Amino acid sequence: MTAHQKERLEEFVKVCKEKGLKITPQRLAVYEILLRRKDHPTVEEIYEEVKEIYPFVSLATVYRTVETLEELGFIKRVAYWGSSVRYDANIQEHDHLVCVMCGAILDLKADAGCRVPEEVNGFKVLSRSLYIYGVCPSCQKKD
Amino acid sequence: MTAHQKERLEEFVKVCKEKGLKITPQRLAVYEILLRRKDHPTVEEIYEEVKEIYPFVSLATVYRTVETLEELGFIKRVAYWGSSVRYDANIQEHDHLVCVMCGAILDLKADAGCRVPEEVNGFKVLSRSLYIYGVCPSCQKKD
DNA sequence: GTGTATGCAAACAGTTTGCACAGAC
DNA sequence: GTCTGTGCAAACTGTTTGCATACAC
Repeated sequence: MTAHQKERLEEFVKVCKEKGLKITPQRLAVYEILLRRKDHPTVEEIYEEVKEIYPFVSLATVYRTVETLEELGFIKRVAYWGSSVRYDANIQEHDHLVCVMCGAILDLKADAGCRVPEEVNGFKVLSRSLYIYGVCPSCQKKD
Repeated sequence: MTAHQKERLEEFVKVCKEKGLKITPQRLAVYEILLRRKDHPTVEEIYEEVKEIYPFVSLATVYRTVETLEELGFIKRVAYWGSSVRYDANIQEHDHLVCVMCGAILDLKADAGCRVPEEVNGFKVLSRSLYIYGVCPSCQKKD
């Protein structure tokens, strides 16, 4: 676990205490898994991983935990076009670069791809989700 | 119905004939509704509208029809973070402006929100999907 | 000890599927 | 007449909820 991850986990514990939420092993496990994973797991996938440590954990608990984490702003729901919701502990605004050949997904620093104005068509912009689809350097060589 | 919509509908009829698919009133109705609507209705919403014309239509038929339309490339599935899938008959590349309060979705001409370079991090860019989340003018007033 | 979080099972919503019949060809 | 498309209901999947118990405080 990196220093940054440890820091985030401690911040989570702090916020829970402030809000009167209990620090349960399940909550810590869910957040730790999300911090460690570089992909964007579904609730089911998180559940499977928590189960390795706490075999009696319930799927409902994982759902409730990610909801709590999202409300506290520690994780973000990822807009995906699959059927189930996915979560990401990287709460910095960032874009995604997807290789259509090999499926690799790279996180992009926000504004590396493009910049969105603060207001568009009278809408007050809160966030954005940008997926750029293309061919990565190594797949370009394969052609 | 605009000339463009009529043209698209005729194209659909033509492609169906080529593929040996039957031209049923339900199919025409679903595509016509999607062509006319400027938002991105859920299957349920399309179903409600078809029912006004064909009261005995089944929800399953609407699901099957949008699947067919998508396979033929006449409509696109819209990535959304609500619980149900939405469809769009505008198959040109374009961005989306989503109101997080009321769920309204506006189409944005591609590059109205932002411009993506032809190459990012060595990736050859093919297409992109941009969703801008914010609060629409009328919801801003409601606060 | 108190009260929130958990585990379980049942409920729910959106979507898909199997099957007999209807209707486009 | 043939064979695909439809309508109905039942099945399925992802998610939420109610309730009794467990456990963090």
